[in-house]
Amino acid sequence: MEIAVSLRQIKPPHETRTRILDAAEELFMLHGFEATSMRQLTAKAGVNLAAVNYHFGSKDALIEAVFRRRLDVMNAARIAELDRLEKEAAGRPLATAAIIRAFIGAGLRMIEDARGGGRNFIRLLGRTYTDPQKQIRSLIGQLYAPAMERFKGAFERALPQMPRDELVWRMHFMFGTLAYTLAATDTVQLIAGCKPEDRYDARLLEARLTAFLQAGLLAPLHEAKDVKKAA
Amino acid sequence: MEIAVSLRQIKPPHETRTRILDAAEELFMLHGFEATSMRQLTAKAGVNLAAVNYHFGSKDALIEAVFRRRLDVMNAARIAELDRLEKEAAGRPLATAAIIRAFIGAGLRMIEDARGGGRNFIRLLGRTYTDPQKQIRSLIGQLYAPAMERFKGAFERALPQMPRDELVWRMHFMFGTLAYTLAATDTVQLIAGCKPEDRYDARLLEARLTAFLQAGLLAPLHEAKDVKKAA
DNA sequence: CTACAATTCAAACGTTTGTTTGAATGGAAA
DNA sequence: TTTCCATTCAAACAAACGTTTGAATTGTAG
Repeated sequence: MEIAVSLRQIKPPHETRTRILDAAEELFMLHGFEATSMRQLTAKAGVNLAAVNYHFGSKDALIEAVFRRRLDVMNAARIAELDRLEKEAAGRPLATAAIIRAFIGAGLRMIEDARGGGRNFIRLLGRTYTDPQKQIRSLIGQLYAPAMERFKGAFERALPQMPRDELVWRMHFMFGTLAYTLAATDTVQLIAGCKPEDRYDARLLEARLTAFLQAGLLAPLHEAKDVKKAA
Repeated sequence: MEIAVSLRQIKPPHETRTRILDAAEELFMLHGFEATSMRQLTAKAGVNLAAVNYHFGSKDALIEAVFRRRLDVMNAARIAELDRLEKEAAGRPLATAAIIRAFIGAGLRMIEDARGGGRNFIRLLGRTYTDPQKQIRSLIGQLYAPAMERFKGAFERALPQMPRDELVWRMHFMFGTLAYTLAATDTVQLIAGCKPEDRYDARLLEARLTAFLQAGLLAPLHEAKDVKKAA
């Protein structure tokens, strides 16, 4: 691809679209949806102001396109990795750590991709899980649904003894940890003393995250006595 | 207070300010900062459009005031609880679960306060940790700093064998889990199958969160062999 | 070359934004 | 009552917003 596009531009199949998506990804990450104006977005992309409405229809449709572009392939990679693991296991239950790694690996690999814009996207994504706009949240939920169902099933098979509602909550906690960690890396650092060079070492981060999440997922069931009484 | 202010309003010391802060808290939670206009905000508060600029100076200053009003007392409560625990322990090291509960308790108690607006604030807060505006993030960080230092010290004393950088990361993970859980409750639910009635049972949620976080915090240290080689 | 459709462009559209202004209003002190 | 300061109010401000328009430009097929 890079070889072909040298000196002479042979064909820009969707160049304007791509430039807009890239610029949107970065500016949405930097300033948020509302605070990013079409004028600064199109200026950054080097396209005309009207190009967004021509190619995407509206600003909201552009936001949707930004997420669709990356999220589909990311979750497809997660599912593919899970498929691979289960094939390899040949019927035997998977290790929980392997399932966890299959889930968080896709995000960590993207955050290493600083040049391709993957890092921008991951940070944007982590923040958008709690976006005020219900429309955006439901889009994210919809794009995640297949992968979530798939991983829920995998965890259920790996942890048959765990109550279903407890598993759902622990998946929720795991998801939150991942989302916050990826979104807040290099943004807010509430706890001082973190060596900055560790920040983007995805390998080290993966090891740390996996250890934490696995322990949390496998935590002993909490005492439910007084809780049940209170409820 | 409620008894005195019946039938005849004796004195509204900062009524307008309070009404604005309450309306801002709710609308910022519902729609975000940018998407909340001064007109809908002042309309909801039942005050004149110019009142915000008169009492707070600007919209940004109002945002800051919204956080200062709640965050200071919340973190003071956290520190007070930790003081109480340490006094009670009389020199002996604290249980990690107790420290965790001292930290998450304040947030959980606020989310039970649906009438007083505490729930609105907690959700708003959880989202704002990853706010695009650097100015807002650094305000949050500044308001959190004293409590964070305090709890970091408590964890260090409780876990003297844990490497400092590992502890910092695990505190980061714990903080992320709490932030996401509180912010995303009743908003996005990526994992289906959660019984909605459990949503606001703060007792049950506290038990679940504590079990998960404690296990994560005390997780066995990850294998650092291949990681060190890669770095 | 001509003709056609896709795309780009500058300009303007009507709203809405946060903020400011100066007069009106209110309650407490002199 | 008169004075005074704090607050409230309706109105207007300039600036920026997302979107639309119709003409200019481009690349391609007949």
